[in-house]
Amino acid sequence: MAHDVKSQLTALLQQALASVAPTATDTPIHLERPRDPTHGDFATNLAMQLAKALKKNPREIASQLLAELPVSLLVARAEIAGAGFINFTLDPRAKVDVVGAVLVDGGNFGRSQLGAGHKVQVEFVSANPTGPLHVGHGRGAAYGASLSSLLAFAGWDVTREYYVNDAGRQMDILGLSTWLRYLDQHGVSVPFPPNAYQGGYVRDMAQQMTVAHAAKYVRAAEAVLAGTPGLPEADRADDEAKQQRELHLDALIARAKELLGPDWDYVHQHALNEQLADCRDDLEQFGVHFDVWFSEKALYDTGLVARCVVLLEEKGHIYLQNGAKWFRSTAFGDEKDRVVQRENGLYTYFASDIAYHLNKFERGFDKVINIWGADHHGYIPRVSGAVKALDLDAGKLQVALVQFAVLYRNGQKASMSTRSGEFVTLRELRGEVGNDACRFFYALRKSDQHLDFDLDLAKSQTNENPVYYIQYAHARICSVLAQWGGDLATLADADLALLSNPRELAIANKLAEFRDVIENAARDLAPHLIAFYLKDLAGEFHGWYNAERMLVDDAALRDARVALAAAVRQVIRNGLAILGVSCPESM
RNA sequence: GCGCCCGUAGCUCAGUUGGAUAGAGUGCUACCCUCCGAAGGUAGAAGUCGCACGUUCGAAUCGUGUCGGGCGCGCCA
Repeated sequence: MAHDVKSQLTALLQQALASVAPTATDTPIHLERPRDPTHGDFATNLAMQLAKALKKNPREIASQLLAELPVSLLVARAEIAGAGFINFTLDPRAKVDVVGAVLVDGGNFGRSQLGAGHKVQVEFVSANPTGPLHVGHGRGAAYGASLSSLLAFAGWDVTREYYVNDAGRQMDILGLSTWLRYLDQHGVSVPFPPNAYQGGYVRDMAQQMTVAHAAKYVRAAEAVLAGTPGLPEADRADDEAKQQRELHLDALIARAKELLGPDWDYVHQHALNEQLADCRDDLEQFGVHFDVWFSEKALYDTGLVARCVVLLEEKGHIYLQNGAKWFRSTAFGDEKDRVVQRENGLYTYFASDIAYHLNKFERGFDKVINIWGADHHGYIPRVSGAVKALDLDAGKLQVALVQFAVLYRNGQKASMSTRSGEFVTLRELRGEVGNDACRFFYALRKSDQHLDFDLDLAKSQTNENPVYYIQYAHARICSVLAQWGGDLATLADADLALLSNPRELAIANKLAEFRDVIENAARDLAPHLIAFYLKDLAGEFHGWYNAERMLVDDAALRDARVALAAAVRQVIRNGLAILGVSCPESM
């Protein structure tokens, strides 16, 4: 473990601590990398933390710690600075050792055992399959996929899951919308409700129905409209008109089910299958893969939803009011109680979500991460409340909120309403800016931060686009290695001690930091840290590249520098792989 | 009205679980290829970390209040 400098330093400090402050040996030892290089390679505030317990001046404690610090070849210099920091300057030899470690570990460099093989489920996207994914879903997809890769790299056993809302009213509306377009294509004129799905893809699905089954599902307009309340004037936006539109829509759905009978299932299923396939295809192309596509409908079919409500009843968390069954979520921190079964006997979405979470826990995950749009934050207390009510460990449940991505085109906000059909789809976005820039742009923001996605900027192939900066470093290194022409395996024998100028040592430090970045990012569910790290690393490399020549005549020095470059390339690859961004060898 | 998130350089954003003189990109200014890829580099200007108290050796970070922005408060999903 000669390469793990940080833990060795920690061990040294532990020994010093034991003799200086035997009563406070449990003081956490915090080593940080100072941003100011004159402060050395590592610094600890241990002395300051001990000041209170020992009732002594921090600088005095620091000097005692230094006196008791075991001698080590790693440390070139250890000194007291500022209010009581202990700054460590590493022996250059110890710094550059990491280069060898990177080359030996390859794609595994930076891999951590933080997760210790524990099972974690990451559920993300989970968009209603009622239309194409838009740029907001794209962000959740990019975040979830990067986070999953990150957790896997940090030692977790990750299951990536998409929850398919195939059981609700929205799916009925989609089926109805498709059917109405189909009728229209067969000359049956039923006014298309403004609150049905307007997108062109609905007409496409209707067309497919005709191709496959001709006029099999045609019914008369009078029959379709029989008993429906009708639509209010199109320009009315008052509550009454809105309500009437909803009632009309529900009545049409009821008519459709009645008139089509078993054929309704076909229409419904056809629309679902098409949208889900489209969604899956879109995500696959985006480099976002799922291990499980979990059906909400299955929760009903297997009786788990009903079982869940019974379970809550048995535990005394359900009461009846106005004919509906209410879950007493206020007993678990929610601001009001919630209905799980309506007066009409139908379960609410919340009920199936409780069942879904019960199912998640029954599958034995050590951690369950839900990635939700930030607009769902008010939903957290009731879900975690339900988890607690079922006597499950709510501490295993973690909800990561993703703020909206607002797309700007020509400096103007682009609309994202699915119903109106004016949204910008993820597919369009990918087509315009490319998958790499798309994934990276999404990853470049903390997930809970609003994201202004500047389409024009992401599209620009020139210089402003940060993803190219990193890929360019990678391509440059590939080019150098090609010109060097040697066998990469021989680099392990390079005399790394020849790497001695400040830029080279700084890069070595940066490479060593990758492990910390992985662990911190995994702990905070923050893959964006990797994007920022890679930008820094690429920056240091570019600076070095411009200042020094790698392919020099001195073979030993040349090999050492090529080894460093190869190590940088490896870490860029490992990092970009987590972010789902490709590493072209030339661009 | 109540709850959650966010206010850091002109703009877009980081900030290593409370550390040292607050950073990067972009934009602006001035430079650097006869040389491994200029999609690059070097240097400069740019800040009351929204505001006010408080906690302590020490606050952009923690607490309270306040102003500003976003989102959520259904027998919808």
